[in-house]
Amino acid sequence: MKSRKRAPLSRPAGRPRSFDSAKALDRALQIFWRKGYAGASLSDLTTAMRINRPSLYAAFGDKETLFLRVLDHYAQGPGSHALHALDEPTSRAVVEKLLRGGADLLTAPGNPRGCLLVHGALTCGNNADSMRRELISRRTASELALRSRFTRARKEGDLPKDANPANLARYIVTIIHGMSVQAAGGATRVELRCVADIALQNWPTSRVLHKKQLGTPAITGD
Amino acid sequence: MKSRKRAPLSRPAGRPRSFDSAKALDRALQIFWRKGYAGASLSDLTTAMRINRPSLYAAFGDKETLFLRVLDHYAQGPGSHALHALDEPTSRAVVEKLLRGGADLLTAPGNPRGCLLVHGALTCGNNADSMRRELISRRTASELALRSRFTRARKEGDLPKDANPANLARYIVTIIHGMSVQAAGGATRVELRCVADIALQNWPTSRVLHKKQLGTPAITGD
DNA sequence: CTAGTTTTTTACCGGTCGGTACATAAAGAC
DNA sequence: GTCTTTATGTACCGACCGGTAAAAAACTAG
Repeated sequence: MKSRKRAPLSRPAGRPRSFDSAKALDRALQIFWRKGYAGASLSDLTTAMRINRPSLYAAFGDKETLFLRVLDHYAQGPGSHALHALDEPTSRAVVEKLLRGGADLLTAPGNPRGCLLVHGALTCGNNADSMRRELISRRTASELALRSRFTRARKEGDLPKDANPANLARYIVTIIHGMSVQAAGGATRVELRCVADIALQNWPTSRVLHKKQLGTPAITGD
Repeated sequence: MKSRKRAPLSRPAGRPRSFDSAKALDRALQIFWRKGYAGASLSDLTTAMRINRPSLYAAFGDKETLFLRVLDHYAQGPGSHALHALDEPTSRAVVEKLLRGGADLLTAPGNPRGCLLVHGALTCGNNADSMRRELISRRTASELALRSRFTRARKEGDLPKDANPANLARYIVTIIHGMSVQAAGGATRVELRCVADIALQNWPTSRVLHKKQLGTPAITGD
């Protein structure tokens, strides 16, 4: 056992908790990330979290509630690059950070391959419908945030006036979701970066013209 | 009961089968497509196939074997556009048929949303590892077929000499997989077609130049 | 010390999973 | 008719699922 910390201030009374709930959440994230919502059994979770089953229920509620907390944990941790990407000054920089950061996240050495939001609950399980809808809702929210970022970019002259923010945002998130599937299928980081590069190669620009476009085919895959 | 067909030639002896195995396979496909491999329980399958459990095992083997047969059924039925796409004369026509046909398939009114090969077994279930690898293998095979089609196109002068067939193929299948995720999330057919159009808008060409590229941003999302 | 509070531990619940044993039904062979 | 062969229907198996009851343990308050 570990050495007990002395409580510096009034402790809440009752038997003290024997585990760090933040670390337990981290471990739960790893399991859900690797196995999905339905694929992660309570035994998988409690084993990884080094917690007994009733302790899990007392601390985090049922499996659904735990998964929701894990989703927040994921958004603020591994998935945080998506939030920061929106702060980039130009739409191209936003997309660049999204795609490259995505390629890196989806193939990060210590993490499961793929995106928790994509693989968490696709078609598995009859009882996972509410969680599937939750994931869809979060993915849609990301797409809408990106769309409004592109709308702003068009207003600022960063995107051409005839650009369609909704379609562009959907195009980008489609590529990211596809990269997640590719990563889960074993694609390497450099392979995903190549895909990102192709998508970036012809990102619309309203002011500067790429000279390459004059006489060279649009994308070559290099 | 149905009217018994008269056997025109020697029947194999024994009690005749009371169901059409092709129809049963169709119904099994619907269930696997909608719920995935792990998500489709034997009760789901037997109910949909209108077959008792032992009949299923006698006719198709266990759940894994049934799923493999369903995969073949899928490839030759709903997914057959992918095969025919490779026969198109130009790489652009191949991609066009792949993306537009994919958008149509993934949002076909009578079918489950998404692609069986993508959603069949992503992260669900601890025992579905072998099926997951099977699906990954089939997806990889498709990507390789597309890559060699692009290699041929480059050899024929249909693609520029500096085009990279491997990266282009990976880019296209990434978009298709992403469209599958989008479809499962509720994207409509026109939305997916917009994504396909964006990807098509700048497909490399070695001979003809798009005049639009001279003074217009590469992609606008329209 | 005792009383009260909260967490841990063990053991268990009903339900569902994939898979099967067994008896019966329906056909051909004779 | 009887024998053989194959398919069907019922009823069941052990394993695992998510979730919980109940008792023991560890702490504070007095």
